[in-house]
Amino acid sequence: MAQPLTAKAPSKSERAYRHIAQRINDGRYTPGYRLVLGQIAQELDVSVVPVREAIRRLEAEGLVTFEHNVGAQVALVHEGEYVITMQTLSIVEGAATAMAAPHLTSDDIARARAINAEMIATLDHFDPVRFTQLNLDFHSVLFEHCPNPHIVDLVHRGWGRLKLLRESTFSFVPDRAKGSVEEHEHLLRLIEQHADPLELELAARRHRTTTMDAYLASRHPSND
Amino acid sequence: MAQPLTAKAPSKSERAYRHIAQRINDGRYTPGYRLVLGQIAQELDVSVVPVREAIRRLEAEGLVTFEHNVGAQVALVHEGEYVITMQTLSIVEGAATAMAAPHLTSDDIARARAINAEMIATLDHFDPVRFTQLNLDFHSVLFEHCPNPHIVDLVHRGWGRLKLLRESTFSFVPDRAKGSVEEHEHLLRLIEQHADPLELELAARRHRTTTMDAYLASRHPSND
DNA sequence: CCGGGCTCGATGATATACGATTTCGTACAT
DNA sequence: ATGTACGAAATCGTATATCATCGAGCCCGG
Repeated sequence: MAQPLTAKAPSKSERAYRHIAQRINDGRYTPGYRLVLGQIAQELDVSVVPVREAIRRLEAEGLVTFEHNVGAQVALVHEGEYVITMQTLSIVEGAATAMAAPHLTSDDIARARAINAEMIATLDHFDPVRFTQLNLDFHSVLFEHCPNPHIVDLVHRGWGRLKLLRESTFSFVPDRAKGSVEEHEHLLRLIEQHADPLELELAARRHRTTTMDAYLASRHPSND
Repeated sequence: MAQPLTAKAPSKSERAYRHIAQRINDGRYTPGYRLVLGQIAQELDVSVVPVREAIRRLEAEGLVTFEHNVGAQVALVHEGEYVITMQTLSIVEGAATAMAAPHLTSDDIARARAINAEMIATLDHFDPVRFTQLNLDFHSVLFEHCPNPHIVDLVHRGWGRLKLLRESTFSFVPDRAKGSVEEHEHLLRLIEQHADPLELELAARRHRTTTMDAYLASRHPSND
């Protein structure tokens, strides 16, 4: 038998992938950061080939952009990108939430409610980063049980893109936090009373677009 | 200045990608076909490195599956996969269609109607493959103008997966064709009269799930 | 006669090497 | 002073080479 401890044999490309993805997530590689193959290869003590593959994978997921003969950089999320991503996420996450609802146990709902309670508790001394993390946790409980793995994957990708934003949305619109947690409770109620799936889907979708609109309004206070 | 005619300099990986993707689409590589790096590299007269990259790209798109240290093969679409893909497609294509509607010109609608007319014309001597192609053309007119490129991309991927099926859905349920073209006309009407986007979205979504249900019913004639 | 372990061939994974392309600095001319 | 052209350094793209791993068949023992 193979060594139980060293059992894992993650390929180099896999290691490279995790390495880069992690640094993008925790913000060490900020949007626009240039990913130089040789440099990363050295850091990991591997050759450029696995690194290259890892980067192409990240490209496919939309976390980095790539230009022929020029190289890769962490994807920039300008406002247009943000809107598009949120739009897409509202659709797929709405669908995922609705599809997952019948598979949620009362235990899951209790867990979600606990997370939401924690979010409420933080409203006093508001911490956008922590709030956003809890927000993801909350929604994860709701959509992870979606029986369609493609859709779950799409939701993950959407959230991954959003993580690129150094500042969470709630940094710009802290006032939105209160409405958000209320809508969370509303979603839970809908799930508990086995509401019409379409109603739940649209509620979840609206929940996201509302956050997006709040953000946009805060950036363009012009006319309304 | 560079040669204007030979201006294009598609990288080898790009060539490899197109090469493989094309063969998957036209059915020369059928699901389950093993994609051997060295073999394809020889065919294209390149080394294995670009081929490898191309295959990983196809993997990210879901056209091929890949196993570490074993290799790649064209993705198998068993029934479960088919259902999941159609479900996902119904959601994203529905959204794309609704979002694209306001951007359609009367010219676009005329073109779509012409395609649908052609579909109707083929109903007599029914050709499932041709019908499916026209079906894609029709829907392409409706969703390509969707302003959200992510969503358009998701729709493309969904259709790409479906193309893996050697037999089109309509091979199994030719009777569905008639209902399908009627629903097409219904969709066009909704667009023309600027119907509520949600109504259009749900109609487009239903259009697809109905086809899927017809397929499932034909395969499991058991209970209904 | 069957089953388990071992060896070998095929193939994938990674490293190294080299040529191609881009980018950026610098010097020169206007 | 500014713009342009040239050139060097950095980086990418791909080929070739080597190592690792998997799967299949063979050999041997029960």
